[in-house]
Amino acid sequence: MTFADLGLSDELLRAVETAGYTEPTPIQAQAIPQVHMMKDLIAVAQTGTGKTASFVLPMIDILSHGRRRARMPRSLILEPTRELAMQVAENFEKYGANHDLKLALLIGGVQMGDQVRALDEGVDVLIATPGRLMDLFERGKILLTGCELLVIDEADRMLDMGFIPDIEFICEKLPTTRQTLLFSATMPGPIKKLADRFLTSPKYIEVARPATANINITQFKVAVTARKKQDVLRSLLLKEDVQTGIIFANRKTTVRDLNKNLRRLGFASGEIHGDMDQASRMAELALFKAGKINLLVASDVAARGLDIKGVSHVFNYDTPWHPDDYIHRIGRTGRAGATGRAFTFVAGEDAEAIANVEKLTGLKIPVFTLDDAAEQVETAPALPAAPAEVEKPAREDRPRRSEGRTRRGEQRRDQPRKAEAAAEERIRPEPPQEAPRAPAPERSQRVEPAPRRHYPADPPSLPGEWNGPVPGFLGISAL
DNA sequence: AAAAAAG
Repeated sequence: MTFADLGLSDELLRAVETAGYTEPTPIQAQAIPQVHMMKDLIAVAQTGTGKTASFVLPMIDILSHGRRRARMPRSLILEPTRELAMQVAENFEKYGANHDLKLALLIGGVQMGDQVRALDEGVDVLIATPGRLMDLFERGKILLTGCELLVIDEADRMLDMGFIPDIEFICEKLPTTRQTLLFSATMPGPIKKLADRFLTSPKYIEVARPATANINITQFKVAVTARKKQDVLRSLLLKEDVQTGIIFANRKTTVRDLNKNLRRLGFASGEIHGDMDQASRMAELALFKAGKINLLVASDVAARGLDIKGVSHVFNYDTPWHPDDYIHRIGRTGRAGATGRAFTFVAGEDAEAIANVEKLTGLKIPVFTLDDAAEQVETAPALPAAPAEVEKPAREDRPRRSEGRTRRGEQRRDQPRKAEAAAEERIRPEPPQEAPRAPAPERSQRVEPAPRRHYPADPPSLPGEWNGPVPGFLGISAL
């Protein structure tokens, strides 16, 4: 199976090839022909499965016929967060390189002027978060009567965020003879109802949850007390030789405080959460993608869908309350065939949350103890997929420091070095008496076989194969 | 419980 088998145009195939992809993922293979035939579609799939390209590619072909008109966008894609909307826009630009298509990105937190001007000139595709779309609609800047293709992405997340009334409102403004695509990771009742009401005899496709089955991610849990979290994190960051890591916390205040402390300790870290203005959100993300900072402290705004190449580690500074968020968070690493390591801090009150995570993933997460930090790294539990007797986790899988990467590597090492000395002195073995014992390390077992995804090895972002100066973090594709 | 989204 190749992209050429899916009925895509030659221009599009060229763009796909330029991007370095040859083989469609399962969802692409199923969805693209259906969308191409202008049929409705319900796809149960998450980001990381190649979902975005499964609608962006055929949409480009569909939109290549016809003309745009002022204030009457020809298609609309709804996204739950601003960053996801930006990412879809980048995909459109990448794959639409050989087409004359205009898009407008309608998200909050930025000036409306450019968005209004783009609408006035006419666009083929509108990529929007609901709030700003509604705002502009109410100001009379958009007519949706010419919009014949609607994509509702991450529908279940939209539901969580209370966007369903807005989506219903928008659906009613679109012509009834239109094509509607609905993507959702799960299918709770209200989403089924939404689909019944606004889709016409849709094809239903479902692909496996990716992160639960992603054997590229080595997972650990770490027993901590609330007041030792910072020390444990600092120690782990140094011992793990973290190249690029995202640290998730449950609260925005925690994100802020933690980033401040990491910076004070000399780490090259940044932060992203919803209380920051959009310019700062974008700036921090850009710094991270460019490798100017190698740690990003984040709220769940960054948990889903964000595709940042080369993230070697994910730390859950807090166990997420909702098990789905665990899957999303750790899915920021181990992407595109690379390996990744995910550590989840479990304090006493997180017992139930982590149990729910293990139930959901069907995986007993091995315990990683830091009683003797120096030793523990060497005797950490094995890869979840391997028998428990294996001595070393797959550290060899991770990139070796090569001369080529020193430019950035050195920058990063210098700063934490001070912290390292301090850490050696102060953090030393933490007698675990008051630390809650996490459940005993059990033989980890995988419950379902991991379906292999097909990723091109072409872009120079796979750790271990890269010898040049700084790995590019700019690739955004969710193919 | 928190976070996300309009200003």
